[in-house]
Amino acid sequence: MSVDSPRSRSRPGGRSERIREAVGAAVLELFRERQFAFGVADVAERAGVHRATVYRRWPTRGELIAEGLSSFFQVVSVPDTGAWASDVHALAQTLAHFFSDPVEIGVVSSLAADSDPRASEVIQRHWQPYVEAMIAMVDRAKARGEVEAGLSSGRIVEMLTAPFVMRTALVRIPVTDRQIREVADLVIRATADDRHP
Amino acid sequence: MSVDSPRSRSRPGGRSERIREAVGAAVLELFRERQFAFGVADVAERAGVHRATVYRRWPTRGELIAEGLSSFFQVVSVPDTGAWASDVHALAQTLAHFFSDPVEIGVVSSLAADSDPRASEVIQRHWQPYVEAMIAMVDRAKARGEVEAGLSSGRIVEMLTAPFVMRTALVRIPVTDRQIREVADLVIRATADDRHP
DNA sequence: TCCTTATTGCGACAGTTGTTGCAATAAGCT
DNA sequence: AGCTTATTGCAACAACTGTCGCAATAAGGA
Repeated sequence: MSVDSPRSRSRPGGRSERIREAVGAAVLELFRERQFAFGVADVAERAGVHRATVYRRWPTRGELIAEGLSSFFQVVSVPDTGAWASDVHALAQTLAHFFSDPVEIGVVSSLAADSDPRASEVIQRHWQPYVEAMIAMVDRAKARGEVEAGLSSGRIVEMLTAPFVMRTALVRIPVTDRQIREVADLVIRATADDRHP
Repeated sequence: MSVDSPRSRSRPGGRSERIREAVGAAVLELFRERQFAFGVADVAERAGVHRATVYRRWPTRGELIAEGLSSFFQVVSVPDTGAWASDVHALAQTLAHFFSDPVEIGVVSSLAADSDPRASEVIQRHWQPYVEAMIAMVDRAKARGEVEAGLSSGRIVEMLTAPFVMRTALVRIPVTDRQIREVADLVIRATADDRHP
């Protein structure tokens, strides 16, 4: 062992990068086509890469899924209409579609059954930007006095998202437009600032 | 083929029944001990039965899990205090514990990742009695005029359960007592009948 | 261009999963 | 008790999964 850490030179050159992208794309394609009924072997074949390569670079299933997600950003335009009620209705609609996406369902389902505790971190990282944007939306409404300031923004966001996650990934009964409206209305009622009716 | 359906006599006698129970118990034990990191082979070994027997009698994973669940009923005393607010707070507490049970988490996670569409039916059947009792609780409050009658009881129940399911089975961050209270308070605010303040 | 070495492909391996044919067992009936 | 046959155990099987050593390849620098 030499003193100055001999730190092996990384080599993120052309081929490795090409493989990264091919594998990530393969994961996404498979989620779309087969929901979550596929294995590492399928990913390797689809990417035109040897199984061993996939296992070496993505030791856990979570890392492999995360790789797929890294090039997958749904356009989640968190609304900012200036009014809490219309924001919530628009967001509920958006969320219902977001969680109906085969990739999203596949990711959620796969990671839910992953015994590796780090699997849940993958989901959290993936959702983080969306969650932050939604919390910001709640906070804007608080600033406008439309939402009672003492309520937990995190809990409000959970109350709006969790029902859709549960329905699409677990119960697997499609949500109707009416139900989307009902959820939004309940959230609006829950958050209304009593002093500004 | 004879004309009068020769309908093979069923034979639910001693041994078959004993095996049924042993396998069901094994499934529950394994959910408790290893959450959801176990396979059919483990179940068979634990039950003292040959793998092939398990595969023959419970062709799908869903049926196997359902067998375990058949002898597993958590005591979910849906509250009936006579007041909506205290009912909701008590129920939220109960639900948080209910979904923290290793068996419940294991079942949810396992079935979420099952590609067999009938897997979701297993969960629905398992939860049905609890859901019905909770809906009845909401309806009692409606009858008392504490909850706006026009609101969907099903949606209210989802709003109360979904956050806990998502947290325990997916995000895997334990819920704090404070968060339980926050969820309950939001549900109460959401459902309050305007005409009876 | 040539050299060093990180990374990939290849093939082999043990372990696991789900299936099947056949013989042994025991349930249900007379 | 004895007979019939549904059900189980057993063993072998192909398919799949994850790992490893080694040779081939190509990235990054001289």
